[in-house]
Amino acid sequence: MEKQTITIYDVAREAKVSMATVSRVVNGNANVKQETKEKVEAVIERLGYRPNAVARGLASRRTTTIGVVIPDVTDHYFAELARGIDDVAAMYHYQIILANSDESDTKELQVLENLLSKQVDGIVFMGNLIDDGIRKEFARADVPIVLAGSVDHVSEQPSVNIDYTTAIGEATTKLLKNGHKRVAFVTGSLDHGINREFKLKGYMNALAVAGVDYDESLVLQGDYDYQSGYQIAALVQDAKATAAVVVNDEMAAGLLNGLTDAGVNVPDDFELITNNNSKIAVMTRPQMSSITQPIYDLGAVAMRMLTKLMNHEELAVKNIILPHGYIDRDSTK
Amino acid sequence: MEKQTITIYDVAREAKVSMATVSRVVNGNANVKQETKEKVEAVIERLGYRPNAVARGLASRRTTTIGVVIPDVTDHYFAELARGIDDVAAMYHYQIILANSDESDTKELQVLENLLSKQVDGIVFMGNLIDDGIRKEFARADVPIVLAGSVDHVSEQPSVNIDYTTAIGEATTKLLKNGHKRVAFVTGSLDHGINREFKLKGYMNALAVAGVDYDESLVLQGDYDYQSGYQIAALVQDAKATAAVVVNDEMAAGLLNGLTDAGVNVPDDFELITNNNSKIAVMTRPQMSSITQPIYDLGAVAMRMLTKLMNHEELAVKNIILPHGYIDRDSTK
DNA sequence: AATCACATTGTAACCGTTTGCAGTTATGCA
DNA sequence: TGCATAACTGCAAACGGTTACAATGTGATT
Repeated sequence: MEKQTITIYDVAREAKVSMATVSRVVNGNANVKQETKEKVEAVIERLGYRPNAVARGLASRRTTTIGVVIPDVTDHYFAELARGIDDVAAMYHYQIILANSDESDTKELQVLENLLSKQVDGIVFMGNLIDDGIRKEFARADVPIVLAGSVDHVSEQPSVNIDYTTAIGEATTKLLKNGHKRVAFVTGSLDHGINREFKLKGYMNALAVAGVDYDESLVLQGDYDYQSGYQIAALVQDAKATAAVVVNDEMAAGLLNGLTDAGVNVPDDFELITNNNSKIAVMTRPQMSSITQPIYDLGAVAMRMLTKLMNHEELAVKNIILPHGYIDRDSTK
Repeated sequence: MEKQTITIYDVAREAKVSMATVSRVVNGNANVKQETKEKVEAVIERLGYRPNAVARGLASRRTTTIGVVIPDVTDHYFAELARGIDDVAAMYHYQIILANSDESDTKELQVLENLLSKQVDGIVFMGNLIDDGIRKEFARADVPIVLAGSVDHVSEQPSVNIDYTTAIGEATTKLLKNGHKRVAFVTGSLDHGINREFKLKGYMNALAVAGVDYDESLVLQGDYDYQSGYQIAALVQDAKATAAVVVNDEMAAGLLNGLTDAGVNVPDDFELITNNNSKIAVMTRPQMSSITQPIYDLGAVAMRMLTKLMNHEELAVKNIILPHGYIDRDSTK
């Protein structure tokens, strides 16, 4: 037995007004007599009327839905970002369509296509790699798109990030100052622009400033997870590194444990700084020193920015850089 | 300069066919001559036509969107569940609207209301607490709803879970068999049905079987996060417990580190078993023994179940129980 | 009492598809 | 060749709202 869906017509009939008036009441339009308003509201309550957002979206051309493309919800960094996005979205009465992209070009494209066809009012895009296919889709989109925790030095999408280059540079410098000659840089794939164009640069800058030669064998690429970090422990030793800056907490935890299991004492024999200061950083023993990022805020600010864009407001700054910091724990001396 | 949205009319005109035919082509309807089909597809390609999912949703009354209510994306357990859901949803060409509920009644209700008004084709609900308000909304919904990793012994919503009672019971028994007289049960709020009605029961059953008296002071409630676990370390010692079953990896990690920091050696002085076997379980030192749950699968199966329901297929089993296991690591002897 | 501005309400044209039904054309078979 | 049947295709009515614009009602003003 299908439930009878009750529409704005039903309400209008019962309340003896036109559907236009009901629509006004539902949308909080001021031009309705108080008395009428109450009458309509009573009927709405009695009938249990619930506006159909799809019809509304078609008629008004706004869906109060925004699309969020995320590499993987299961990655704590992005989950936290997503949380920031969702919270301010909710605050502005937007709902979120969440789509995992797995950093795969084809999936990203497909996902964007889907979102756009769903007529989302805007998109927050997270991804380490932005290629021409994506850029083309961005250009084709008729809604605003902002990048969160993701950079593209080519296109000029609005974005919210921290200064990755400086952050990594500072961490590297700290290690260098501690006397290390061979500090490794443990990163995700260098195919990802954010790693190659920003983080690696920071690492190299720091080396240059310290007058240390860049040695490619000290740059180790993993794929952001614990396991790959654990495996890199061996590589790091092969490379005779005595310290490392790691771009991601999970990999850092893996590296730390891998080293420890191999009998290397952190921080006495090896110092390590991680990048995200997620809760993982305090779960390991020793706890990990870390660059601190306002991850949640990155998402929140990105979403706030998107609301402005959707509202056709001018942006004071198009590419926002949030401040980062550093917290000293027990993986450094 | 607003971009011109191009509609099915435009395609129809260009291809010199009716919009009905275009619609058929787009939807893969078989009753279209191959030649016509190709002609239309060429025009679609040329014009860059992209069907408007909102209009489609209104006309067809199906949105190919499903709602997912999640306590918190940032909680790895639920994130993993969500990933399972999203993957099979994508497989069946559904998109997901993700809504964080924070386990708050009001937010949950509001979120359900939103989803329903968006005309989602179905809902996967995750939450530790299901009260009458929620149940009423469930009943009022005209789309299928399935519970994932969430139980309600009152209503009879379709659901996918593991046998929490048995799982916790087994873990408790293992500890009891190891000679412990005072094993603590570290849980989330007992206001949450899943804890009180299922997990606690398992703990109590195991005690009963072993002939050990139930001591309320050994039941410690936290709020699922690392910090609360860390604090519980002191309480556990106050209660003179020598072992613990913990319902959540983050709390377990907190407890473990709290204990270690207090000079208690795990597993020699204290044994501990956690519940989710998430990646956190292997990040701690010692690594944690854990009940194993097919978390991803819980989500995947729930979503698969939902597709059947949305398809009006009969369910062989309404309340699915997936198998759990146990993995021995270094927090037990 | 006539007039005017403003507050309120109603009318009806979309929004972009899907889909039942009817019409048209092609095909198979006696 | 004639006709039933199948394969295509088009027409037009929904789907459930929003929103210009028109219409009406109201009290104030002169």
